[in-house]
Amino acid sequence: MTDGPRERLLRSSIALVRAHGVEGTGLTELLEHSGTARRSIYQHFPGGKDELIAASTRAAGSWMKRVLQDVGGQGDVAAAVTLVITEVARNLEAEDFALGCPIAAAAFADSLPVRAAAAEAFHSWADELSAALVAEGREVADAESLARFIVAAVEGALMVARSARSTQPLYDAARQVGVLLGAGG
Amino acid sequence: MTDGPRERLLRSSIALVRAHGVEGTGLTELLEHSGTARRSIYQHFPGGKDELIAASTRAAGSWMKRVLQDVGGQGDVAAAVTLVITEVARNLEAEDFALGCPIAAAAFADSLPVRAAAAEAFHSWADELSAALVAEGREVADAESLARFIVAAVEGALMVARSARSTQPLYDAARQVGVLLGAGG
DNA sequence: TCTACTGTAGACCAATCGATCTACCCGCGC
DNA sequence: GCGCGGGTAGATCGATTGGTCTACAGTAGA
Repeated sequence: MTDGPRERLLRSSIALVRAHGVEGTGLTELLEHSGTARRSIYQHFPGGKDELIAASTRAAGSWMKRVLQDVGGQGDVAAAVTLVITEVARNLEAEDFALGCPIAAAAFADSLPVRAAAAEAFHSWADELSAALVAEGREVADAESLARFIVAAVEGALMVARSARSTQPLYDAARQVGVLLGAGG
Repeated sequence: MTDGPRERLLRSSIALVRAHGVEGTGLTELLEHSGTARRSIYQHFPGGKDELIAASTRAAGSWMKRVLQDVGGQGDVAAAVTLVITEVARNLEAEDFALGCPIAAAAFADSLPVRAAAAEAFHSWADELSAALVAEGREVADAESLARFIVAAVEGALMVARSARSTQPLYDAARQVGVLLGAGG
C-alpha cells in the first residue's frame, strides 16, 4: 500500500473494467476495491468517472506499449508476436476467461473521450509494431497496414476467445498472423 | 407498427446495444424506443433484461448469418469477404461511428449467458465461412482455422475503427485477409 | 503556532436502475 | 354474454448510480 490514492484508483479501475466493462463498473465497487475515499476521485480526476477511466485506459495502453518494446526490441517480429499472443492466451485461461483487455473494453464505452483514449492506445501499439517491421526490411506503407491489422486481429481474437471461453481463437490468430509475417518478410 | 411487442423489443434492443453497449442500455430507454409496455418485457422474456439481450444477440447473429449465406452462396469467397467488409465500413461511416456490432457489444457483457450467445453467433459465422472455403478446395482444418480468424479479425478491425473514428482499420483488414485468401486458395 | 493541503470517512443528494405490481382496454373463443 | 390472455399505462419498490457535501486526521511549510 505504498502507492497513493491516484495510483490505486488507476490500478483498480483497470482491473474492474477488465472484468465488468466501463458501464458495468460502479464507483462504489471501485472505492472498496482500491481502498480509497470517494473524495479522492474528484481530487485527482475532476472530470469524474469519465476522466478516471480515460486516464486508466491511457495507463494500461502505455504499459502494454512498454511490454511490446521489451518483447520486440531485438530481432524476429514473428516470434515476438507469437510470444505475446501465447502469453495472452495463458493469462486468459488462468483467469478463467473472466478478464479481457481493458483497452478493448474502453473501445466500447459510451463516452467519446474514453473511446478516443482506446484508439490512441491501439495506434501506439501499431506504431511500435510497424517500426519493428520496417526494421526488418518491409516497405513503410506495407508495414503500417500490416501492423494495424495485427493489432486489430489479436484484439478481435481475444474478444472472441473470452466470449467462447476458449483459447483457440488466439492460437488461430497466432497461426494466420504467422503466415502473413512469413509471406512478405 | 405491424410487428408485435416481442419483435419491437428485439429490434430496439439491438439498436440500443449497438450504440451504448449492454450495461449502457437502460430498460426505460428501451421502452420508449420500442413503444412497448414495461410488462411486455417480462411477458416475453421472463428472465428480464439478460434474457432479452441474449435473445436479441441471437437474432442479430442469425440475421448476419443469413447475410453471409446470401453474399457468399455462390463463388469467390475472397470477393464476398471484401464485399462484406466494405459494406461494414460504409455503414460505420454513414452512422458517424456511433454504432458498432451488437454481437461484439454482447461479447463484453457482464452476463455469462449473453457472452455465450455472442460466442455462438461468432461460431455460426465461422462455420458458414469455413464451408465456403472447403467448397473452394481448402483442407477442412485449414479452412476452419482461417474462417475463425477472419471472423475475429474483422470484428477486431470494426472495434478499432469505431474507436478511432476511421474506416482505415477495416480496409487494412480487407487487404490482409485478401492476402491470406489468395495465398492458399 | 498557524495555515494550507492531502487524504479518509461517511452522510447525503437527485436520478436512475431492473423489477413487480395493479388497473384498464381489447379481441378471440366458448 | 362471459371469461381469458395479450397488450398498454403507469405507480411503485428497494437498491444503486455518479456526484457533492461536511467533518476530521495528519503532515509539511511559513
